Amino acid sequence: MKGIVESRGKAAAGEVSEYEDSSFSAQVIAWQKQHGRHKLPWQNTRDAYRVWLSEIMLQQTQVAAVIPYYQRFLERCPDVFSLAAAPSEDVMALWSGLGYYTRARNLHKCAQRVVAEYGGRFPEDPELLADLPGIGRSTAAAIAAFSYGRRAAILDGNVKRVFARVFGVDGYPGAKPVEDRLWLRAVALLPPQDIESYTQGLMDLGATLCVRGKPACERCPLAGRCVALAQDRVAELPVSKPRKAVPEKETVMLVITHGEDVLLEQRPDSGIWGGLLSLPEIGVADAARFDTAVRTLVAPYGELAGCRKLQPFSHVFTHFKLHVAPFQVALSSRSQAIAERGLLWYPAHRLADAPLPAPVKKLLLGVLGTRDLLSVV
DNA sequence: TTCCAGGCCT
DNA sequence: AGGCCTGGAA
Repeated sequence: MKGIVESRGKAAAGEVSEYEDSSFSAQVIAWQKQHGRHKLPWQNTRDAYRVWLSEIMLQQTQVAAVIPYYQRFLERCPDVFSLAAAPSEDVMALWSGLGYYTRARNLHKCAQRVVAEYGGRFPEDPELLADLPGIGRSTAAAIAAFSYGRRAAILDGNVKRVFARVFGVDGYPGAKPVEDRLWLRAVALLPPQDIESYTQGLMDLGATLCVRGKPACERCPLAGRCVALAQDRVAELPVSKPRKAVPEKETVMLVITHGEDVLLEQRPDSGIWGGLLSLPEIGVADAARFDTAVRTLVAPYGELAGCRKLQPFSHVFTHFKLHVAPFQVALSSRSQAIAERGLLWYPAHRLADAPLPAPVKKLLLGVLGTRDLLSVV
């Protein structure tokens, strides 16, 4: 019973209380009015067409790069009707240089749908906006807020960064669960009015003060409540995208010896360790039937005298990690006909100068150092 | 020179 | 989850 009460109490303190935290939005709004950007070409208008056009251009593209494109675009296509009627080549030409050309194709399609389905007037409902091509949840909210004063939450990269720092949000903001929680915050923090200033304020904070590197915390209106700043974790938040787990592969390498010689294999020119000599390998699938695999491999080359497991090791490449399970196999006799498989007997005393991959050479020299290499196990 | 962020879509 | 494409950072 007590546990339930406590956990509910915790949740309320951590999340729900912010629903009533009007000071957050108030601080953002006050800062925006005094220090935010007010003179951008797409501001000071409620023309949904202009707002929409600017928001699409501003996806993945910085303000400075967008401005000349925005103005040129508006000269050629001053309204949604002219854009809808324009040839695609013209639209693409106007977009040329901005990148992410799917945006331009979606822009054109969207204009045509707004004309066909809404008589040329962008809908006010963020959910309807988000159904249009190229408009996701965040862009829909921005358009609805700036064009119609609708109380809708944005969550773009800038806002994620601000939230991650102010509230000390751990975890990569692009990850589903983290992003879901950020959306909850974004909605809960929405002010009752002044949605335009608030929305623009969040964008401007992220773009001008709460930037990725070297944020200007001394000028930030949220510094007094910023968890990252208080904990000196501004540089660590938001958590950067986790490197995709390096694929891992495993193999079994055989150190096959006879007398003073080791059996080496010429590797193909392409692929890992291309063109080098290395040890013969068998797949890990064969490890279950290890004895059989070894005998099958070795039989053509001589009599099996002994076998033992060596110290496993791993090697990290740029694109994967290789786990190697080496085994030593000693032969009491050997045949000569081995060249057809790219195999060759190599004198142990020349291994130090052999064209071997570093980890393989290390393995062989290590085994050699024990003097066990040359003895029958 | 390489690495990474960024909103939407498939 | 990965591709799109570029500018800015490392």
